[in-house]
Amino acid sequence: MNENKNISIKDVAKHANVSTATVSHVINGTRFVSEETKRKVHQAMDDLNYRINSVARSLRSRKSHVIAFLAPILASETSNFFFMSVAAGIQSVLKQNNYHLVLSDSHEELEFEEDEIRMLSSQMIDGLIMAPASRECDYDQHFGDYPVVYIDRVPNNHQRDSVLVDNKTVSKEAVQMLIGKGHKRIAFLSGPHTLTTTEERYEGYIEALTEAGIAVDSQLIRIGEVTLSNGYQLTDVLLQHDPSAIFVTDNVMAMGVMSYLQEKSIRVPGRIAVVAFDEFQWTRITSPPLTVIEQPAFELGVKAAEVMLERIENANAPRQEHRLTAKLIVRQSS
Amino acid sequence: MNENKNISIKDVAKHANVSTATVSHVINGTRFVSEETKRKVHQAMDDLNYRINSVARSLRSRKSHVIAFLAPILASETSNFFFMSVAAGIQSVLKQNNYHLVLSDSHEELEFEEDEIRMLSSQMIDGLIMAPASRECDYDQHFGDYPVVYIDRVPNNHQRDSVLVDNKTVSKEAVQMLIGKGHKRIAFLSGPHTLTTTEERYEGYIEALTEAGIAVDSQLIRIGEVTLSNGYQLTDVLLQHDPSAIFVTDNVMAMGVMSYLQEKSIRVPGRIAVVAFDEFQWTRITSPPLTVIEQPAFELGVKAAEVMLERIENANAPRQEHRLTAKLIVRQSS
DNA sequence: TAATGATATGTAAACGTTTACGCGGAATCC
DNA sequence: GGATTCCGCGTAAACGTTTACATATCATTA
Repeated sequence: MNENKNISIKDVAKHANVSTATVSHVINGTRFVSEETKRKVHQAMDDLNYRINSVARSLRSRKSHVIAFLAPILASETSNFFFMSVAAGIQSVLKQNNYHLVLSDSHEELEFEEDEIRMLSSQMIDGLIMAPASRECDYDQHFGDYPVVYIDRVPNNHQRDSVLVDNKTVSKEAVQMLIGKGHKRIAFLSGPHTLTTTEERYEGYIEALTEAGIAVDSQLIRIGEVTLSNGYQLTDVLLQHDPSAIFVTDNVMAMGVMSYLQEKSIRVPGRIAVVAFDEFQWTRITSPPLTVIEQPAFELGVKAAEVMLERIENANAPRQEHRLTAKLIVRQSS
Repeated sequence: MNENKNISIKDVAKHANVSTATVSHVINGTRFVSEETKRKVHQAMDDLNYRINSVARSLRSRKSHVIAFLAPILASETSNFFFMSVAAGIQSVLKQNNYHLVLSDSHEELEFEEDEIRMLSSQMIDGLIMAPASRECDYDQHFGDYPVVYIDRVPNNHQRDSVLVDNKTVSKEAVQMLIGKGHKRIAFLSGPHTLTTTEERYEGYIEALTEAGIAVDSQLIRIGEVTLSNGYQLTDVLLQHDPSAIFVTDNVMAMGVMSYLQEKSIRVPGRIAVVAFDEFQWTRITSPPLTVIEQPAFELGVKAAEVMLERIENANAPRQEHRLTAKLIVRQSS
């Protein structure tokens, strides 16, 4: 039971009286080996408690079977919620295909992100799925020669595969629902437009208003840092311009909104209606429960992983862009 | 600009008119190299856009500078909240020490967990920080020869380093606080006792009661699956036994509790007081805001990473067990 | 001036796999 | 019965680093 020295394929070969090639082929099923020999090899592997060294394997085969997922997973509670679901989706399909997932965090900051990409590029990964921290980034020179799939958001003029949510359509739908209930002064509260998602949601909002013949009031549109306290403050500001509904495109800001309304005992939806983004468990226990847009986070991950595997199979296939549809869940807050 | 062939240390050496040894030593600073030569090497690396192949490096040096974190991060919203904070803590110290973090998910299931360990063991990691899915597990034979640090929970008879929360003390404190406010019938709601954390919280609850001379009523103690809906149902059951307060040791079950109380319009804390575990943003926007026990999740990660690095430095240092203290945050629900 | 030491660098063998070749023997063919 | 095919497996060269050992140059010393 000497654990210091790792037993290698050579030891197994010797113990089974075969060549290293045979052992390797038994392990990988890459060429025919007689049943008898297979048995001997497996016996030897068991006897010696052999475990393959995947580092050596990667070095030689130039494949790691590892896909990296780079996203702002640790940045805040919101994003970690969302992106963890995405990760779960990715994981589920990778696992089936014998790939592994490594999670990497960008902190939603460009500098961090670049660091991580640099690190990943030397780490030998077979592919990278990422949600860029800003639309204004261009990492093409930093990427290694693995495929990249953008998820949830994309950089401005990218040439890669992407898997996104149909933000515009669902946002439009949500605002139209509010309009249908008679709301005319609908506020829009979001984070900075450096993310394509935010931009798209904004477009949906605008389009719904203009199609309904409602003038856009810039006083009712507020952009700010994505935090609870900022949501709180901006709600205070917004209320000075007399909205009858608020459409918040971010989950954590929505907490700020709710916290303000609750603290000031402002009736929801009587005095003001609220529609937010992202379906998490807590949105059901606010009073009243929140009307939200549920993003298909898990499915987003599944799709991205599938696209990635296809891309690995065929490097020259035409570029894909997928749009998954989100779902409006109407509860009592609207 | 031919990207197909990766440029290696040999190419750099040739381009700079030095040996591969020199290039390697320049990269790692492992022996003296004259300024002039250093300059040439750096020049060559820049010219060729050289990126080190860390797989080859790992193979040769038998060090990967990668620490794995295995926990139920994707299992549910609760745990992903908590363990992501832990991960952030780990990450922060690893980053400073030039180590990398890979996140691995156990789904809170033993089978999954074993799979992941098997995979990690062949993946060449320098250490493993893990939160075991159950106290009744023994992976010692599956582990490779890297150090293991248990975090948040431990298996029954382990011999490793561990970094834990002082669950018992803080739980006792919480229950004592309730007792101090006159509560005598305090319910205990938790997940199954297969986790040491749950067990410890239970002990704190019991000790607080007995020290105060309050008889333990088994009808007021409910164990169940850790879900919102189960929290909801068990609250219904508990209320038939007339408690004046509920101590919920799990965050997602707490949502179930709150959702029930809210739906039935039961006054909190007037009719019933609630104390829950884990401080997340949403606990501030329930009505009323929740009294919770805040676990030092980030600090837990920091400590675990520090312990890991020490252990890597010195394999024979005495075993460490750390207990970090949690904090009771009293809000309106109690 | 020969020996010594210090200084700066080079040579080549590992690390544990995968895989392009090749080879011996049995079976098949004409 | 010689040529051909097929079957099952072995040999050894990579993959890109790190690192023990060796070496060449030069200044210093006796």
